[in-house]
Amino acid sequence: MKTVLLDGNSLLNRAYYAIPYLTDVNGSPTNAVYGFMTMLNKIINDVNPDGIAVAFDLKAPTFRHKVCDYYKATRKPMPDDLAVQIPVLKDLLRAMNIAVVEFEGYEADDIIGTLANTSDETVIVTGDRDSLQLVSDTTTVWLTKRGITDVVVYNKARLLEDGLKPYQIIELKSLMGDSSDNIKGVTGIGEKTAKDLLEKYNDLAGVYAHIDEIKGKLKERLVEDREQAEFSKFLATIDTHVPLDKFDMTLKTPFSAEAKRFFVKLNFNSLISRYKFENDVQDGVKVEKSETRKIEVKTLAELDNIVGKRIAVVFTDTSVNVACDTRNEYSVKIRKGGLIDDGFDIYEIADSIFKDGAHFILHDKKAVMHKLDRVIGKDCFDTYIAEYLLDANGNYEDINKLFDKYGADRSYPAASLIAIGEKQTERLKESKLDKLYTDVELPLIDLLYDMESIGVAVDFDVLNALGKSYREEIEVLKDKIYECAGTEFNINSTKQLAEVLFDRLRLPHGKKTKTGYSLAADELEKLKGKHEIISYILRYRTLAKLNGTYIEGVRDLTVDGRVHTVFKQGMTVTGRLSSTEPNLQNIPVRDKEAMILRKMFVADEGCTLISADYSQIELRLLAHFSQDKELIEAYRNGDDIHRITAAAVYGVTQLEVTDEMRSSSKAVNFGIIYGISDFGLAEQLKISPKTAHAFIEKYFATYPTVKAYMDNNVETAKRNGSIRTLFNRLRRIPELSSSNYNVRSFGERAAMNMPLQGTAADIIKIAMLKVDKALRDGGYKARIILQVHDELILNCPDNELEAVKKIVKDNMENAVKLSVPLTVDIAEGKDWYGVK
DNA sequence: CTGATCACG
DNA sequence: ACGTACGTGATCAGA
Repeated sequence: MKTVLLDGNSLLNRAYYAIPYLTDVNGSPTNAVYGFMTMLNKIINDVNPDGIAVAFDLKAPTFRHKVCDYYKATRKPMPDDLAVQIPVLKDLLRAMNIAVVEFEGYEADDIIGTLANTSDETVIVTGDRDSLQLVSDTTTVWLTKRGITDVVVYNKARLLEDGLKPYQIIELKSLMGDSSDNIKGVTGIGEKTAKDLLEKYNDLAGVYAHIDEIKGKLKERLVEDREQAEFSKFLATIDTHVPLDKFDMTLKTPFSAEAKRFFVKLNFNSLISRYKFENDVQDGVKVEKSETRKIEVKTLAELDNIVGKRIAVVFTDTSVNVACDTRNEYSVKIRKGGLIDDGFDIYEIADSIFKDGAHFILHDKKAVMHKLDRVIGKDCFDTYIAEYLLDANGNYEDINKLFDKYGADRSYPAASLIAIGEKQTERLKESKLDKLYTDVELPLIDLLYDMESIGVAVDFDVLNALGKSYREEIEVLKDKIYECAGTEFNINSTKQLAEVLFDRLRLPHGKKTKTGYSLAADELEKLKGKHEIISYILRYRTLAKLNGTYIEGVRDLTVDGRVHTVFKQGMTVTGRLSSTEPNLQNIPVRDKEAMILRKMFVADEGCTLISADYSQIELRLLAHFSQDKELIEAYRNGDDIHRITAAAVYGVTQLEVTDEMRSSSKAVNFGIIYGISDFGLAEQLKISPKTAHAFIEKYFATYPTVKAYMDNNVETAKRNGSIRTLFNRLRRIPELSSSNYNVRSFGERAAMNMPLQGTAADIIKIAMLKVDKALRDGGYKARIILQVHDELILNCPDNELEAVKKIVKDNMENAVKLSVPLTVDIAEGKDWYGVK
């Protein structure tokens, strides 16, 4: 049995001063409780105790106060905003089923002392040095240092290093006194003298037994204050016989769902992930085993007969599960290896289930459609996409994650999905996400399915020719690099490369990473003049990247001459899509030479690729949200925004703006979107943080509304623990309540960026739906095939080209109405490179 | 399975 | 005093 005993008042006090001001959703202070819970988490993780108890002082006078009118009389009163947190902490601990122990007339110390030697091993956690007297063979004291998670562990050995035995802590205090408790000790004796005396005479009694050996002033004072010293000893001695009733201090983890809700109420979002909680049944949708019948479906006719207002369908590896309510779960086996008796073909099963007019509940409808290679009617509910809107921070592509979150029973997947779908429908409405779900995300599923199904044609002649030239140059570079290094090694290994550059070639090193010195391109760039190997390595890196990722990677994923990327609709926290297998959202374009890779993505026979991209959509949104008159005016006039900014910030006319001034201002404009910082901008522009700081100050002085808008984003996000886009998409930012400056700052930047990046994501999704509808309504064969965040790529039959270009541009530009116009640049070409 | 690197908006 | 730009995915090394 291993027990942890915490001094509630002492630790809460430490936490209060260590953690900056924090509040819960109602504005009540929570910093001390937050700090306490941070410590508690560390302690539970480090000690892994069987039992735990938190002792508290009570307001009522203790036996010490009763015999001593000046005991602790010099203590400053507790600040109000700390005092109010004591009951909160106690309630929270009780919700966590952690024993809260208090006893009238005694201090927390005494309670801890009483409990200390009752189990095999005891760890006392406190900020009070007095507790060191409790150290024994089985008891250690963890003394908190200044912060909240730093502790010094005192066992007997550690104490002896300080020259003291545990009981001598009391003797020491009775000699030297303690100003914080207002214990007087012997006048004129400090720590040094007290320790010397104890070393010679062991304890107070020993000192007075040999009082005649002590000379001069010291002896006089000892004699004079003898009574006071002995009384001090009485006051300093922890009473280990508090008449406590028996109670259960077993640590019960995971903590209750009630405790989790308490954490949510207190806005302790970042702590929730660190503690283990039971599934929140109240918030969940437990489907009781006894309530659900599992029915094995033996014939397809039986499947045909399953009808209901809504039908949940879940595919597992071995079966298809169907439910219309939470009482009956039908399960049909999938045929494996062609054995007739062993179930049915999934396409046959699907034909029996997916009939027109029914409302289906699916998890990841797009994946289901790909699996079955068929379109499923529009009237669906997708639990994956619903959960994405409710909790963009989690990824619920894996249905089991969803079941766990809702406390649902995995063995009844379809019945569980019915219950989860109901709960999500309620929650979407409560969170005002229902419109975004119904009008945007849900119809987008079908459009993305089409885009993925169509895919993009790949020209293998181009791919192979580029691959060949890359590989040839890589071979030449390899030889040159080995020659420079004087040895053969794996150039791709940062570890081996570091050895060559820093040890063998003795080149100077710059920035550090977690594992060593950085060898990233911008660091190597600085070494370019120092050794010819550097430029070979940089070139090698570039080509290895292009060949590995874009040539080999794309080649492996090409089927029948086409790649079919998968757009992840529930991956990003901001509402953007992401693209995988292959990622077609990061095909080179910034580098002129690498851009040639785009030649391998081509339009279909008789077709042309159209590219349509929003011009500066996020900066336009900044103008819209901040309502800055100058920015709005500039966009309405179609002015060059970076030039306008440069003119305003540098205080010159637009004509006087140099290229350099414009490009710095462009970097600032981008930085603003990311939640600018001195260091970030300095890094980007390769200027000093000080210059960067001045730049930012000047920018905000020029555009005070932008500053106000950003500040307001942070404030709103801190108040709610989350922030929304123009179309209500929600992102929770638990980092905002972190006590760690860096983590919190990250949260603040994320809060500034989300409404811009997220609204842009909303807008292009709306535009995609409009464009797609317009093309279908107009009977055009042109289709959107790719989306790259602010850009759509379409494959368009040549004879539709002019009409489709207009449809795309109009629908994108008019997707939403803002205070500034949205403009779209259109280009076309036979391959992606030629799109200009 | 994580970290470093580098491709994109 | 702290130590960074926001959002992604693929590849490679090396535990």
